[in-house]
Amino acid sequence: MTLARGVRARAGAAIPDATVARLPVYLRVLGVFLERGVITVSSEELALTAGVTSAKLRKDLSHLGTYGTRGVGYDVGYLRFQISRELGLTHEWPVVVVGVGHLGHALVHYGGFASRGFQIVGMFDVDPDLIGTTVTALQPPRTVQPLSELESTIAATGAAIGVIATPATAAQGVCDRLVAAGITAILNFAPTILTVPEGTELRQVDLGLELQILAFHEQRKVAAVQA
Amino acid sequence: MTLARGVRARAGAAIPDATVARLPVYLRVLGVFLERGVITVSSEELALTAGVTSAKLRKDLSHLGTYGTRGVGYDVGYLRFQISRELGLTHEWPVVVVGVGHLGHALVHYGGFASRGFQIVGMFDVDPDLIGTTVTALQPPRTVQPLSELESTIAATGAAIGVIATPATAAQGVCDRLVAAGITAILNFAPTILTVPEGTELRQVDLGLELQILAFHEQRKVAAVQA
DNA sequence: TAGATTGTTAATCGATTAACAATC
DNA sequence: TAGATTGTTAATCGATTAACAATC
Repeated sequence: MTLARGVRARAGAAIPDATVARLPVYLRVLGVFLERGVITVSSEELALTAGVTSAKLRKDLSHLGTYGTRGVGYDVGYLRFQISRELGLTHEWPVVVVGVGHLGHALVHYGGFASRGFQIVGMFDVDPDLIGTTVTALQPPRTVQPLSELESTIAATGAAIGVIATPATAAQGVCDRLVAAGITAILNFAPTILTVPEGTELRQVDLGLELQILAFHEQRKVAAVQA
Repeated sequence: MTLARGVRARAGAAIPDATVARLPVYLRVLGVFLERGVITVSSEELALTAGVTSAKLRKDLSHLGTYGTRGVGYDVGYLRFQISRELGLTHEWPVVVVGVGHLGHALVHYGGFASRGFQIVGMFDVDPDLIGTTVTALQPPRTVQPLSELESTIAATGAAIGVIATPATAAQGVCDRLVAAGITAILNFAPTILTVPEGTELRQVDLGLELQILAFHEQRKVAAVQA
């Protein structure tokens, strides 16, 4: 379940895959400390909350640079920024949403995208009753476009992420068009398995499947999957 | 990003964590072959589609048992069943949904849960207008219950998975109650970060975050995240 | 039998861990 | 300075890989 290969630190040395995979966990935990107003944390505290050993945490952070202070610990805000930057999270990502039925409508109104740094730059449907309607809850407000404008909007906005909230039967066709248009990440809410062209390296994550596996194998653990 | 530790094969030997993490990928790929009517696959074909080397695939499968036939390959349906069984996916999982507003309503109507082996055994809300309403789209139909009945329903149904689709402000309180009631996996749609009691081992996955990381680090790859 | 492909072996590679020197 | 905690070292552990004997 490799997130990245050959990610390069500023110094030029590659960051191990295993380390990159843990960085989002550290980021999340640092966010909690920040909310609580904590200024400084030791590797011991941070590791305990993140569920790793302090040795592993220090080793991981040492690949990014030397951001700690011996005898003191790490500055929560500063470390959080450095990890964010390493992961490429310091800027917003334009997103297109295909399918504005019940689920799609609820998703764009829910605020979960905006609060995570996603900006919805296009919404598409084939239903004439939906096309032309405006979602004023978005900043800025967006109007549902006909699906035929999908490619041109992706090209114009540079959207990198696509959300599929269509019926199952339409999902694969939409997926093909998103891939062809240059989308690099797809969040699929349609209850179907998508395939992408051969040669496209694909990281398939089935959230439902993962939940079941977690519930089965980690009976006493909790998986809080933020969707 | 370990899914399981010390998972035991029938023979009694532990299956390596790295192998368990790849089993869902093989499962997904086998599903695609099955849909296409393919009877037998070689490790080479399967590995190519799954994005691993054939040596790694054979090594992984050897931990589960000897399910292949030398000179022939693997029976798609049989191997798929064996992996499913290993992952604990051969039976249904009871799910409770907390929050039946726009998003919760859309989720229970969408069919994505049922098609993945989740059975919704309880829906909860605090809104008097929603309590008592019945969702006939479910099999069997379910009636929205007051939140006060959350614990008793979890105990009665043995629900292991909870879905949070409440406003952000209510999510943490619901999370606490789910954990206390013995829920082992939480799918959180509220746009907030949840924390669980110290000592609870927690696997945090932020789907939004993962999408951003994928889009940033794997510019030419597609991540079809099935939500 | 001959060709094909698995399951396993052994060597290589990378990740984890504990201990501690460096240093705030 | 004395106490605390980082960043790094070196040894251990586990995962990956390529080659091939086993066998359908």
